[in-house]
Amino acid sequence: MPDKSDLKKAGLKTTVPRLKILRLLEESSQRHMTAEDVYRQLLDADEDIGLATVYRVLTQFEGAGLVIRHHFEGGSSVFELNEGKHHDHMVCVECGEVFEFFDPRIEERQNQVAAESDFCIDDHSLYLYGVCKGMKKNGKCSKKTV
Amino acid sequence: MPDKSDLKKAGLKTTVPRLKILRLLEESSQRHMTAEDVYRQLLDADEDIGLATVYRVLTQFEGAGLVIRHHFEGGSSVFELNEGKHHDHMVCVECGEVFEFFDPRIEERQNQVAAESDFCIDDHSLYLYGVCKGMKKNGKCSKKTV
DNA sequence: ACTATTTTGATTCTCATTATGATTTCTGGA
DNA sequence: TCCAGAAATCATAATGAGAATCAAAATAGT
Repeated sequence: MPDKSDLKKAGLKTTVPRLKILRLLEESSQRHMTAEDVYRQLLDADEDIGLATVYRVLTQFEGAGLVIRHHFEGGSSVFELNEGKHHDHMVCVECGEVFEFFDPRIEERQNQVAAESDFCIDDHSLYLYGVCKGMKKNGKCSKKTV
Repeated sequence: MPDKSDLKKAGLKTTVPRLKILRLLEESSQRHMTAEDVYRQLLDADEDIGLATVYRVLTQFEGAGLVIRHHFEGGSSVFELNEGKHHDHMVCVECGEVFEFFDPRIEERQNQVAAESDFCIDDHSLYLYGVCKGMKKNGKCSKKTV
């Protein structure tokens, strides 16, 4: 149930398309969506919002910190609501499902590694690609880990 | 100095374009190159190889395990020779330079995290984006780490 | 409600990459 | 060596995600 104040806080004026898109992001059963996904779900809900607007608004939301954009392997960008808790992702290459995780030791090592090279991190992305529990035929992991 | 045997081993027939591209990848001062980069460097060397061929061959090389393709934020794919030693990357958003690193503890934690979710990793990507030593104005890291 | 400003939506455009179809190059056997 | 068939290449066209354009519509402050 997003309202005007969420957009205001983000420094964006309140408009119908922005509210609809924000609401969709909050209420959809899918947490990770492409612009195309968002557009289709709006169409399904009989909202009359153009694809160009979806792209534009998602990009504005990203700039305002309302959503986070990810580039998973091989496809289009996906967006998720930014709930302030950083996390990384496992992507199932069989079913497309996305799982979130957070590991403080990984984060810590990243900072360490960067510090050792005098590299100043402003962002990072970590994606694990593989087969999720539900998609495993025999319950066993046959593939070698990198 | 790549020769026929490298292509043969990879299950690819020996052709002039494939040899030229492989040689370029080995000899170029740039280790991480886009298809466009490869194409331009071939042009500069007066090689008559089409852009489509460059894309096709790089994709074949990837399939054969000769090169690794990366998708850094915001741009085109970059390719690097696969020398068998897995590593991750730091990308300087100021100068574009790419630094490689390997941290066994990060790798270990990735496997651990995946195992905890019964997730079977076949691949992963970790990119750190930020400002490299050489590009830092005051020598200090002002930005907050994620 | 009135007006200046911003946003929208249809379309067009760009750019990376892939597909196509014709032509050229290899390859292996006669 | 010559030839047929296969495979690879080239130029070009097609695709698809995403950004830019611009007239029309919606918004915020008076």
